[in-house]
Amino acid sequence: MTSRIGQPELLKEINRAHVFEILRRERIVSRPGLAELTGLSRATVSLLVDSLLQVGIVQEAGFGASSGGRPPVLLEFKPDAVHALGARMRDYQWSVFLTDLDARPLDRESIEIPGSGAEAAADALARAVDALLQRNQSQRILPALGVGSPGLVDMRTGVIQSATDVGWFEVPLKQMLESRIGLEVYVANRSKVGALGERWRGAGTGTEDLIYISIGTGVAAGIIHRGELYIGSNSSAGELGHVTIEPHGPLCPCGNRGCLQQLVSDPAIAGRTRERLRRTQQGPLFERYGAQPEALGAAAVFAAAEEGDELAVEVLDEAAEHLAVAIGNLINLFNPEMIVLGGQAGAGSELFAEMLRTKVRKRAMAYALSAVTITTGRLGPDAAAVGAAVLVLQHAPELLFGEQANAIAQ
Amino acid sequence: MTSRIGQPELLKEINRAHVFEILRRERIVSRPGLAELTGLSRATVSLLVDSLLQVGIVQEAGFGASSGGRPPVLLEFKPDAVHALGARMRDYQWSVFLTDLDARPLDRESIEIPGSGAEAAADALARAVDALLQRNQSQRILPALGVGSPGLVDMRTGVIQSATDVGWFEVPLKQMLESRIGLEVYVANRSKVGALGERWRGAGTGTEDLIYISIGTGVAAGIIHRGELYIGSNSSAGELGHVTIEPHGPLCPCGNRGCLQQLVSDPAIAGRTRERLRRTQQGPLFERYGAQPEALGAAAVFAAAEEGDELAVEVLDEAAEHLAVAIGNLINLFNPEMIVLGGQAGAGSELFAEMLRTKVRKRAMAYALSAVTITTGRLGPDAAAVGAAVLVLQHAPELLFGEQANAIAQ
DNA sequence: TCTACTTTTATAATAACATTGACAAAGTGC
DNA sequence: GCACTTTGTCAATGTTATTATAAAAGTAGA
Repeated sequence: MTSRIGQPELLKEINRAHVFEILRRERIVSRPGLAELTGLSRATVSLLVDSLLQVGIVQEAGFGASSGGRPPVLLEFKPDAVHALGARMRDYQWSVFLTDLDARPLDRESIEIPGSGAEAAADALARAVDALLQRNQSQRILPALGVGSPGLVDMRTGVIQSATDVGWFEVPLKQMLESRIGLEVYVANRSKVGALGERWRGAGTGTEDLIYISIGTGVAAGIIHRGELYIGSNSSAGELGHVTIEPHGPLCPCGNRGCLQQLVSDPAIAGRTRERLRRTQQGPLFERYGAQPEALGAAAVFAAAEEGDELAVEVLDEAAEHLAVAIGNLINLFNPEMIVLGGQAGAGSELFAEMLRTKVRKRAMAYALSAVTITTGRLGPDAAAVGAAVLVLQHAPELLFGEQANAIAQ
Repeated sequence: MTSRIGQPELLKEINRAHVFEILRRERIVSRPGLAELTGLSRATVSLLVDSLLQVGIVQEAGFGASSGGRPPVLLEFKPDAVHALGARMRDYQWSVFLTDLDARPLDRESIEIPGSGAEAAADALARAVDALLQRNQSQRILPALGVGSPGLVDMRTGVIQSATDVGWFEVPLKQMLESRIGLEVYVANRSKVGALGERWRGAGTGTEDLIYISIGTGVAAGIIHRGELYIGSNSSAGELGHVTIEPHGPLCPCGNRGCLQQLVSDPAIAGRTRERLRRTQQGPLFERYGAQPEALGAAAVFAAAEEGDELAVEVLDEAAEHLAVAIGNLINLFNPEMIVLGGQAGAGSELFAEMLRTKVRKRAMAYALSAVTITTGRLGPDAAAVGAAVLVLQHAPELLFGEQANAIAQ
């Protein structure tokens, strides 16, 4: 027989990962505290903690308060001991982040992608990763790269089935990247990793069931259930953009009518505003963009609404009406703890969020509604890159203690 | 320290459950076959199989073909060795099923619930379970009862938050039943367990991601993801009935407009048909129900449509149009392998299912659509009771080999 | 200050499990 | 009939988690 991975060792891996997670959550715990939280014996905890001490992700840090006996040695989580890499693609540009074990960004590198070919994109990303690694040679970095890509991604194989924005079809991105940089690569859709980002470092820290809604060129959702990404049978769950909101609404390129994306994406909001400006021919927005309406983007509409512009508020109110239907449906169907609004324009607009909260109250059932918080994202455009790093961090224990425990730079 | 459950024992439980599942799926396997499928060594498999042989859920059954060496002893799964109990409530009536390890119903007992009180319902169920146990004293029965209840059920506590149909609020059904019958009780919403039923013994055998849609007084969905029920943060996921389909549609008692339930439930379909009959005053349905329209139910409409009645077909077509929107949304959001149509009326109607397939094609995205099959349920009204038994069967290994391994009747 | 009591930490001994290796049993194929 | 292969089981081994034990390091009260 070949050397099979023993199951007792696997159990140790599981327990070590458990201890690791608790330490990351609690920041400072004593050994007996860990024993209580894990259900393991104090002796076992000591053993597991020893291995974490060796790697440096935990340090002894003074003593805790005595409750009538020997005071416990406190263990402190050191997020800076090991780092992770995450990359996100948008607008023909890669952003690569180096983060600590809390997914906090420490360094970043951006690079333009020349042309729209997948080969060029892979080449560019490899260069950006190299640059980042060069700059951070002194750090210990997990030997893997998380990638948030546009389009439908088969997460098992790392193949991008289709990304119409950039014209990619059947692109084996994982393979292409792994052959270029000597790292394991995890690929996922950028809205899905955006959800991970907001859960780890953004608005959703501490929640287990969360839906991240990213509004941009299109609309997409990243769904987290019990702390893990909801993938679906085909890796295509969360296609919120083509959910039907108005069964007899405007035609969508996808063939359906009344898709959410036709009603509340950035282009839809900008388009609706331009249309109204053509009719009214007045107001602050008209004065600024009347001459060159193509320059008007959704961000300008959100900004104007925040400043009280009536027309902008009306447009957003209409969009919120549609989006509230979609969010209400999400709440009824998924029963999440939290809805996080992401994307470029919508993420910062508390006005828009408040509109949604009001309107969703009519659309969702009371019991499910009572469990949910609707909030704006805290990471903005960084959510996807941070979340891509999370794809790596989720595998941190294996990457640190597995066979291939040879970090890139020592 | 008190006697804590050791983790090595837990590992054995996990492996035994794994072997158990493979045997149930494969029906006949050899020990080396199991070793291959589990990744365990032959010696370990032998050990685990021994315990299964002792309980009788596996039997040696002749020899397999030799591939150039000693022929393997074949192990056959014996679903009849141990039985499970599942109950479902509908129309103030309990149906209790006794099933084998494949969730196949072997015996059943029904009982009317006098009045609408929860106490009376618990009493009645306890009597029905007793009767069933009396009749099957010779069988070995898992010491637990699965229950499919109406309303919103908190699955962690077994408390029914609200069941408006029967006027229950905050009913601790699990507790009430456990104190009456000496069995562990698992409670879930009946649509959720319906999904389990169709997955284990119905249309969805072999699938891992399935959505069961039950149409009756209301509309509800049971969602299965990776073989397990999708619960949500509040146990209230899958409230399909109050998903918004027509944002400006008819008002629903829940306060929202255009809820699916107002458009395609049994009462909605029957009501729409009556309305049309009042206008047209002709046709086969009018001849039969024109005098007493209250007698017309949804089942009659489905039956008439199957026989080609034009008016009935039109009504169903309209309902299918609405339901297709909801199903399309489910496919885009959950990306399931299969959609199973349940409920009293719709389950048997291939005509209705075909309408849906056609209409959904316009509503869902191609990639997710390519992964999904839309089909009618195979268990009909039995789905919920069978699925309730599945709640127990999912815990079969613990119940059989845990501390409390004292089956009711030996 | 001293003593009794607690709690923590480390270490050795023990128990449970999975795996390895060896070997007999039971075939195939030349 | 012989070489070879596969299967099933047993004893030996290695890994892990737990228990028991003892020393360390504090608190609290007399």
